[in-house]
Amino acid sequence: MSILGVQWPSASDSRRYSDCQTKRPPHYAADPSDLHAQRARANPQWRSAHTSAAPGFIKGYFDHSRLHFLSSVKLKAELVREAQARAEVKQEQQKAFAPKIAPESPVKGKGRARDERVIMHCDFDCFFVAAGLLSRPDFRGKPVVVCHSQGNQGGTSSTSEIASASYEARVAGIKNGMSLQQARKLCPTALTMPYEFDRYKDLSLNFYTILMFYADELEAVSIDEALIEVTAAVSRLRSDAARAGSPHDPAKDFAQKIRAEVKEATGCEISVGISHNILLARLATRRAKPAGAVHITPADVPGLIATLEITDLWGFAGSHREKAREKLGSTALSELTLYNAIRGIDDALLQSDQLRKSVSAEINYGIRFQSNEEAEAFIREMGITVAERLDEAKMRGRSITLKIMEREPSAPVEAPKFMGHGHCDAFQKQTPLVGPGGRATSDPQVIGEHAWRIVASFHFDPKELRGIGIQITNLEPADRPVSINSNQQRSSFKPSEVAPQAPALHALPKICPFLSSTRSWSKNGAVAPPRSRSASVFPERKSAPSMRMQQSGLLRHGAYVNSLHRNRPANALSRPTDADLGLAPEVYALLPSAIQREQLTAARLIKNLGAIPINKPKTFLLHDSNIQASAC
DNA sequence: ATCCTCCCCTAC
DNA sequence: TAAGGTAGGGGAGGAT
Ligand SMILES: Nc1ccn([C@H]2C[C@H](O)[C@@H](COP(=O)(O)OP(=O)(O)OP(=O)(O)O)O2)c(=O)n1
Ligand SMILES: [Mg+2]
Repeated sequence: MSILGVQWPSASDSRRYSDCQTKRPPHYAADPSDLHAQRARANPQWRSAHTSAAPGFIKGYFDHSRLHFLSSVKLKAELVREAQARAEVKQEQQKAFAPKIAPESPVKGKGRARDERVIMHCDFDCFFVAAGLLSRPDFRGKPVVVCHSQGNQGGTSSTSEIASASYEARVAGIKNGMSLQQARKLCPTALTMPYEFDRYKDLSLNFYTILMFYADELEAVSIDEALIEVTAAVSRLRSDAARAGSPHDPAKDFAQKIRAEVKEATGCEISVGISHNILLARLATRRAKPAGAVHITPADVPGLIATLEITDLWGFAGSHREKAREKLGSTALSELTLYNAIRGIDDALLQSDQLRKSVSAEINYGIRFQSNEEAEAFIREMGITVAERLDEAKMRGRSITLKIMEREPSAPVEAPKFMGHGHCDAFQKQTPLVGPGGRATSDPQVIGEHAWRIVASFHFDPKELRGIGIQITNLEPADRPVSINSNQQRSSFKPSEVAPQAPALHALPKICPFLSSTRSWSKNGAVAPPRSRSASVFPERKSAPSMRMQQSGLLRHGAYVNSLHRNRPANALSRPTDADLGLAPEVYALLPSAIQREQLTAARLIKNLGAIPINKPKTFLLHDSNIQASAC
């Protein structure tokens, strides 16, 4: 089916999405949630009031989702901007009375040797819990968790997820992300506290204001976490200390001063990791927690790294651990070539505005439809939601991707986690998003229409849907009809094919209008697209994903970040480049030449090591001289 | 070469 | 009852 050059999708393939994999913590007990919950779900009245079919479900969901909260705070950057404004006011005030106290203009990071930098990684201790304790001092010193379920709600079988656990609770083995029932097994006396999203923002603003006051540069990581470069401030302290013959570490003293200020302003503890690069500063924070400061110096590096696992490095998790185990026979950093990953991180600055590459909205919780009509209404409302987010970001898009989760056929109809998605097959399909005149768009009607058509093309049984996501990509600024990616094609069709104006939606031929109950595939997530309808227009896939080559797994996720530099526009960005893995020359010699030319990422390294004709991983151990050379 | 599509992965 | 979002890096493989 082709409309104005747009190819509407046919069904595609799926991937498994399991409750039982490392993807999400396996915290949901195999037995279903308790009888109360079961009865509630079975009750049509309850369903129509509390699932995706309910009016207002989407707003209510996003209002209560802590993961959405975390993402939206990070995205907006308004906190950081406000903090910068406040910090500048304070600096002006101090300059007027005591010019020497206010920090001087920072020395540009580029002009400084890497090992001269002082990087601090500042992170609240059990942030949500610490915030909650401000109004529950009687809970201090006890095992406390923040989750939706409160008190004895849900009894011992609550599937409510724990956002944050106090250090007393962690002693019992409770971890962030665990279900409450799991936590109660580990610690029956654990106390619960509710979310207080507004308070988290207030505390964060105070935190960022203090950091901004001292920082030469600041990178916002999340609502409770930031990286600052404080080289200028510390070097002043250092020369003072040298004059006074003080034995103290000025960087650590400075960190303690920042900790005290944040404690004073927020009533909460932060921990500070200090080092000459980001990777090491993050490692230092882990050793500093809770309520401490740790400085890792170049001299500490060899001894420290020798004790670590690959997953202790930021950005490395389960997939890398398994890859290392398979390919190298070890997960110990000291046994891996990654040993040498401990190097400086580039501080190159980008002048561009925040470069949003995608805008999306998804819900994979409480998705339960009885009919196609319910599903369609929901998807169109999600379309409106994404459209609003596009407008907020002042962006328009040219591509739309639908992400759909469907109950895996062998999975129970109701998931172990209350109203959760359970074990699912996941489907994804991307098509051009064609706005009026073939232009990029943020029009909710257009987005909704595309979204619904994509979903309809799959012919799902609406009762089996468990998750819906809409993502818009190929973005361009709403006020400037120029693509961000200058090389990319405007769209999938030529200007001559573009209708002079937007086709009226009602005039579009209705295709795939129903989520029919028939689907002509089933096995193993591999899909045979229905022969009917659009198969002739939409090319059939040659192979199912399950037949594809296994992915290698990835690497470093250094994203474009919110970064504020004093004396630069608030929206200026800096991009920490990938950590330079800094292989020893003899290791480079073993790698395929194509790899050598590019920046070597850990994923490539781990992947390619398997193909290198060597006997043992030991070959890749580095000499002390290399470590010294690269660690600084 | 450089894209597009579909996937995986990580972090908070 | 509970609220499993979101963006970006990056790889594989096909199209152009
Ligand atoms: N799986 C998770 C992880 C974190 N968070 C939220 C709650 C945390 O309080 C906040 C900050 O995350 P951290 O990783 O910094 O964890 P904490 O601050 O709770 O503990 P700590 O930093 O002391 O380890 O993000 C969440 O909702 N779900
Ligand atoms: Mg924290």
